[in-house]
This record gives sequence, C-alpha cells and structure tokens, in this order.
Amino acid sequence: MSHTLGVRQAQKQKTRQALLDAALGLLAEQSLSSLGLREVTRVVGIAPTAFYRHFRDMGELGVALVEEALGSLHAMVRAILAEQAAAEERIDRTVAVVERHVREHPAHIRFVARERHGGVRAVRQAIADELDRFAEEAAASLRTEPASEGWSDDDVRMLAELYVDRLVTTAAAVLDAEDGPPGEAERVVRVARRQLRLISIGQRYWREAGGE
Amino acid sequence: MSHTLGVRQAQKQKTRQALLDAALGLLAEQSLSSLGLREVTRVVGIAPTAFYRHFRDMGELGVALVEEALGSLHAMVRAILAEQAAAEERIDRTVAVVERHVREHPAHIRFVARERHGGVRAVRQAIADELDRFAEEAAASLRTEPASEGWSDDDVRMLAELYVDRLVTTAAAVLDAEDGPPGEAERVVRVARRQLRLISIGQRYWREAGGE
DNA sequence: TGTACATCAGTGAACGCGCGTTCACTGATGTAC
DNA sequence: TGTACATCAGTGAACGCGCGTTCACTGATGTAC
Repeated sequence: MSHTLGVRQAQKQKTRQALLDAALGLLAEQSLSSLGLREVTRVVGIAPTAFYRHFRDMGELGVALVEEALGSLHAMVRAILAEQAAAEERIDRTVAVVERHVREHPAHIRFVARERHGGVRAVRQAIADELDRFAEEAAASLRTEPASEGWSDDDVRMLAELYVDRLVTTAAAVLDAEDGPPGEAERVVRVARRQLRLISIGQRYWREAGGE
Repeated sequence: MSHTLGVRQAQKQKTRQALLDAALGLLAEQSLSSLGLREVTRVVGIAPTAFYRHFRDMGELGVALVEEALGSLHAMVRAILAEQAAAEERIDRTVAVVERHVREHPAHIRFVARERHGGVRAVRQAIADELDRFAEEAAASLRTEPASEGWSDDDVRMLAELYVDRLVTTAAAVLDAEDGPPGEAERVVRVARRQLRLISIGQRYWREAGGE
C-alpha cells in the first residue's frame, strides 16, 4: 500500500516549499530580520494571512531554511570526508567540491554566512548546532585515520573545528569573489588550497613539534 | 593658536557620536538592515529629522560605524604584530590580546561579525576593504621575519590572510561563548590557541614539506 | 565693543505607505456510514 | 457508490502602528564691519 500524501497535504507542502524558495531568493539582497511576511507571500502569489498556516513568524521560517541549507552543506561535508586519496590530492578534491557546491547552491551558502552571526537568535542557534554536528562528524572521521594516531580526542576535535570553519569560510569567500573582478574567484580558490595544505602540514608535524 | 572647534561644530560632533553609540547599542540585538532611523534618534533624544544633518541614510551611518569598529580592531592587530616573543609565547599573548579586546569592545566585534556578510552592500564592502588592509599589513610584518626567508610574496600573503581571518573568527567565537554556558569561553580560547599553534607549525615546515 | 546679517543643527507637523495580525469566510478535500 | 458532515488551506477586508521623508520654522552660533 503506497503512502501517498493526499491532495490536501501535498498541496500544503508545495506551498510551504514555495514560501521557503521565495524567502531564500529574497535573502540574496537582504537579511532575515528585515524580510517581511508580505514580501514573501507576494512572491509566492498567496494572501499574506496564508503564511500563518505554515509558520508562526519569519523566525520559524528561518529555522526551516537552516535545515534545508545545512542539509545541502552536510552532503558537501560528507562527500569531502569520504575522499580517500593522499593529503595533496585530497585537498584539491575538497576545494573542487566546495567550488561545485557554491555553484549549485549559492543561495544556501549566502544564507548560512549571513545568518550565522545575524540578527535572529533562533536562527543563529540552529546554525551553530548544525555546524557543531559537522565538526563532531569530521572529528569522528579523522579519528579513524592513521595520521591521528596518538592524538587526544580534544586535539582531533580542535583540528576538525579548524577544517569545518575553513570550509564554510572558503565557500563564503568563493561566493563573494564571484561577483567581484574577474579572476578573483580563481585567486580565492588558489589561496584556500594553500591554506588547507599549510594546515595539513601543521597536522603532520603536530606531535613531533610539541603541539601537544 | 589653539584649534578649538567652535561651539556649533563641537555640538554637532557630539550628536553625531551619540547617534553612532545609540546605533551600536541597538545593533546588539538586531542587524543593520532592520535598524530604523527613528529608533536611533529616539534613543539619542532628538527629532527624527535631525538624523539627516549627519547621515544620508542608515547605510551611511553603517559605514561610519565600520570605520570606528575596525579602527579599534586595527589597534588590536597592531598590538599583536608588535609582539616579538618566540612563537609559543607569541600565540598566548595574541589570544590574550583578542580576549581583552572582546571584553573592552564587544559591540564592535559583534557589529563586524554580523555585518561582514550582512544585508547592506556598502557596509560589507567597507569591512572587506579594511580586512584586506589588515592582511596586507600582517603580510608586510611577516616578511620582515627570518621565518619567512625564501617565501614567495603570494605565500606570505596567503598566510597573513589565514591569520587575520583566524583572529576575527576567534574574537567572534569568544564573544558568542560569553553568553553561553560557563566554561565555554575558556574552551574556545584553549581551542583557538592550539589552532594557532598548529598553523604556526605548518608555517615552520611549509618549505621543507613542499608546501610551495 | 556693538550691531546687523548669515548660517545651520535641531524642531514639529504632516504625508502616504506597507507592515503584522485579527477575523469571519469559502470551498475543495477527507471521512464515516 | 452515495450522502452528510468535518476539516482546514487559503481568502479578503479591516485595524492600528511605526516607518522614512518633506517642509517651513526657530534660535543659538558665527562673521563682517
């Protein structure tokens, strides 16, 4: 027996998604705390009051957007962690994955970068929680690698946070660079690659250099 | 002959500063693009229309705030670059300077973190320009150090960007941690210290590990 | 030093506008028998 | 399969409110002689 949603539920979900899409589009040019409910419903083409059938207020819509945006970012992180090549090659692939993600989901990246320190507490918190989960996931992955032998849990976690933060920062930088002068995006990518390389060198020599 | 400003000019500057202070205070809880001109003048205690004697709009006030906030951050960066101790000690002092700065200018840090990717283009641009200048300044400072011998200009710049970005990120993290659970701020500081240490190890082994 | 005029930071009334929210409603979809 | 009733996503009018901006003004400060 199939689990079709019923016409009513399906239509409701469609409208909800349209609200999220419209909001994400409008957020390219402004931040969540200045985005109006009427603006969003106008784009979707429904009455302002219909908004309340889906969200209590814009903050709740914002949290839903976090789930969507970090869901797609999560896919990016998993793809990166799954890479099994040597350090050098791995960095190149990582940066390529980030570039591709920025090209495919620019609005998600922009939203996360903007609202990570933005004016809506619930949204900030939701982003912080999710990035925390990414860091723990990255730490778990690093712990399985031979390079982490002899590392304390704390240090692995510290390294994981550094990597996750660099990925997010790099994604935002690539995005910003894209509507900058031509060639800027390439420069940002080259710099990011070398920064990751430098960090991975630090990782390699951490113990013998007395990092711990 | 003294260069006193005249009563009128002095009073105007005082009002202007009061507008900036009021705005900065209100920006603790919201972002610039949702901050109203009437809100700000209400706090200062002047008529809304007086706002126009000082700024064309909130964007222009925002850019003025960037100058103020990054001026104080600039002092922090200079203090850090002036440190002459060995790597280990230098990192501890750097993080101490950041902690102190966060304690003394929390609103400036919050403003920069929030508006760096915020909804007002002119403000984003002003922050990007200023951070760029910091990176160039840090690069110039790194070039005078023996540790940079044999480094290309590009690589020094790459490293400088990594350091400046870490400082800003760390400052924002410390600030966020302060109204988190007790002990969180200490954890953030400890992690930041070890991350800087790892980067400085990467720096030390960069050339021999074939980073370049 | 005093006088006459210019400047301009701040005022206060007025405006039109879009906002978020309430409410009773409609009519298609869902359910029970 | 048909009927009678319940549900509920979306409607549309209405509301009070605070917003940004305009305008002519006031009166203290500044300047020229």
